[in-house]
Amino acid sequence: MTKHSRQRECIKEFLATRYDHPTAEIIYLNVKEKFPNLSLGTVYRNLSLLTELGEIQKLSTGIGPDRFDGNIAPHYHVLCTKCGRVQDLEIESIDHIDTLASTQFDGKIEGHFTYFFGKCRDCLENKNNC
Amino acid sequence: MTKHSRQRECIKEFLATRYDHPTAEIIYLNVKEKFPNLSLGTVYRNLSLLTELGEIQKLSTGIGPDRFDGNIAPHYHVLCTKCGRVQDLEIESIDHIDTLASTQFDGKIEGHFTYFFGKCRDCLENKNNC
DNA sequence: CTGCATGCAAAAACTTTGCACCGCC
DNA sequence: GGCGGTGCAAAGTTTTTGCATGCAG
Repeated sequence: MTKHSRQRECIKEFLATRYDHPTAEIIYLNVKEKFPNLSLGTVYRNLSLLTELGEIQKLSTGIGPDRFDGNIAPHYHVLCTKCGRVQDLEIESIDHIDTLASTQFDGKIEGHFTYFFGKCRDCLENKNNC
Repeated sequence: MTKHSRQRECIKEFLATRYDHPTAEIIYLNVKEKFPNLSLGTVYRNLSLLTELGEIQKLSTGIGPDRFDGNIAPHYHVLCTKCGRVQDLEIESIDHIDTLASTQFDGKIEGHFTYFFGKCRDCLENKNNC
């Protein structure tokens, strides 16, 4: 089906090293260092493919462009409403809310996506480094 | 601060009558019937303002354009992954997840947004009317 | 009158796509 | 060599914005 591609491999590797959920643009700029001819279209195509394959996760926060997460283990995210940063959050499973939703929905609930929002430590302390 | 505007009033009234979470485009087309000179820019500006004022709610699902909800009472939404419909869901409060998140986050959690996804009744039954 | 709101159109922001060529299998 | 992947550029989609004019307070 899908062939091996050095660009795709590199995108995946890059994401594995980042914990700040970069945008397509940022991924493009970074992977371009190894593949100077890389095009943004290729980045989008591969991010889309990898997301479908479940090898990475797409985060649509509704604020700015989509972000991507190389970590597909179950975890949540917190958006800082001041600086826009997206941070990982490890909490115990809240999948019971799907069961709760199922009882009130006439159809089939398959899952949920949840983003917490608030202020990150740096913004609370008025550091401008975020 | 903000002046009264007939267009804004009409947008708000229109949203109050709809339970299908229309997009800016759909709102535009409908309100245009009463204000033939209405422009899409005005719709976007007012939707943005009303959202800031907390008089309506913006839904960013990450699939297609943003949608808007005139109902600001606490409730949740279910996205049908087949037809794209967004339906209301009344469940008991799950705000306890904010407390849970707070214990693991170095910063301040102010809230969350959660979208459930699955298949709506019509899609499960293969009706094409959605 | 003064200034926010509007209409219009252009532009910005983000993402997808067509096509010719390239390189994996 | 056939077919999927890439680079490039154009186009698509959604949203924002500049500016002259209009209307509310």
